[in-house]
Amino acid sequence: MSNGKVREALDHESRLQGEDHQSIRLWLRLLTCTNMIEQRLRARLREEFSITLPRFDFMAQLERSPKGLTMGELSQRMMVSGGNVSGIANQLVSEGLINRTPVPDNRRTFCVKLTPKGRRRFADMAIAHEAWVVEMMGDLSPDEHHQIMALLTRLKAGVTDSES
Amino acid sequence: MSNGKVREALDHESRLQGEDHQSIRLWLRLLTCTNMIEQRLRARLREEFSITLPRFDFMAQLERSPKGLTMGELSQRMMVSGGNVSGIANQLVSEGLINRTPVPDNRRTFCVKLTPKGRRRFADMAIAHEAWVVEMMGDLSPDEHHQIMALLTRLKAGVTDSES
DNA sequence: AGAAAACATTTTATGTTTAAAATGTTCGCA
DNA sequence: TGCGAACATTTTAAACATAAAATGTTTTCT
Repeated sequence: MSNGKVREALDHESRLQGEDHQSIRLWLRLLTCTNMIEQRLRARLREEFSITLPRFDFMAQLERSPKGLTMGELSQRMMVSGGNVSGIANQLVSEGLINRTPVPDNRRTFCVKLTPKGRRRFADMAIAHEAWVVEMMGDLSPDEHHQIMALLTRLKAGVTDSES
Repeated sequence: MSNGKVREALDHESRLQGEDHQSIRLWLRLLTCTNMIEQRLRARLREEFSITLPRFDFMAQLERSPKGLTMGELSQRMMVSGGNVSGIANQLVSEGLINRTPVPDNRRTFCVKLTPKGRRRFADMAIAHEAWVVEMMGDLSPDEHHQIMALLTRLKAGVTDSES
């Protein structure tokens, strides 16, 4: 092992033993907050409505786009893999909450929409869901709300830019 | 359907059609940022080191606690179920990256530690991982770093408090 | 000491998520 | 026209995650 390599190894050691880089701390804090909220929502949706979070998110996307979405659009917006939305869609179809209709001029895609039953079901869940989120964010003042939103917007833009 | 129920249904409708509550927006923005970063890290760890994010996180926890951790502590810190860490630990043991040693005065628990090989492997990954995170956070000034960290601390505390 | 409660972990069954391969469709272009 | 590339989706296999039951250990209480 060369002297250079030894020095490099020691640098790594000191970095790891010293306090973590500020960015790592911020990332871990971000991850912790998100996981805490996500797990809380997941548990409550299961307890009160016997639905999973991914299925709820799927329906939420459709509610926001009444004209319907393709599987690819859903995959992008939910930021999950294509195979994933395919599986979720199958379940929701079998429960009668959504339908997949072929698009006349492009037989590769489907247009996915909420059924009337799905819209009713989602409306009930959305009320409760919003209340849970508001409760968890309740300690933040409107001003803090605004600040953190602005900072996350900057963060999101930076992450997008750093795309290789 | 009573008049009360009709009015209630209309209120829900208007809420859903109007703009989402500020808290929901904040939650979705938080989720988006976290997912973007998480997926980027997951892909790079797989490309460059052929490791999954859960396994990396597992090793990271051990690196931070050189004296070792029990399975229960790992479960808590990673915020996943016990059965889960059990499975991940089995894989890391079979790769020779960690070991599970019995504790003399409590035969219910194991002390899990990184092996020398595991420490070397993790050190390499940690350098790259930190660089990726720093790059993604690069647009935020030190001042913004500090602000968002403080706000997330407040958020985390609020979520913890709202526990039923 | 002995029974019962609490604890730490693993096992089992089920379900979710991902990456990659497979299938079928559309578009561009010689 | 017909070939090949790009596209949208589904299928498949492996990893991951959870809850609940099972196993073995420690503590507590009488």
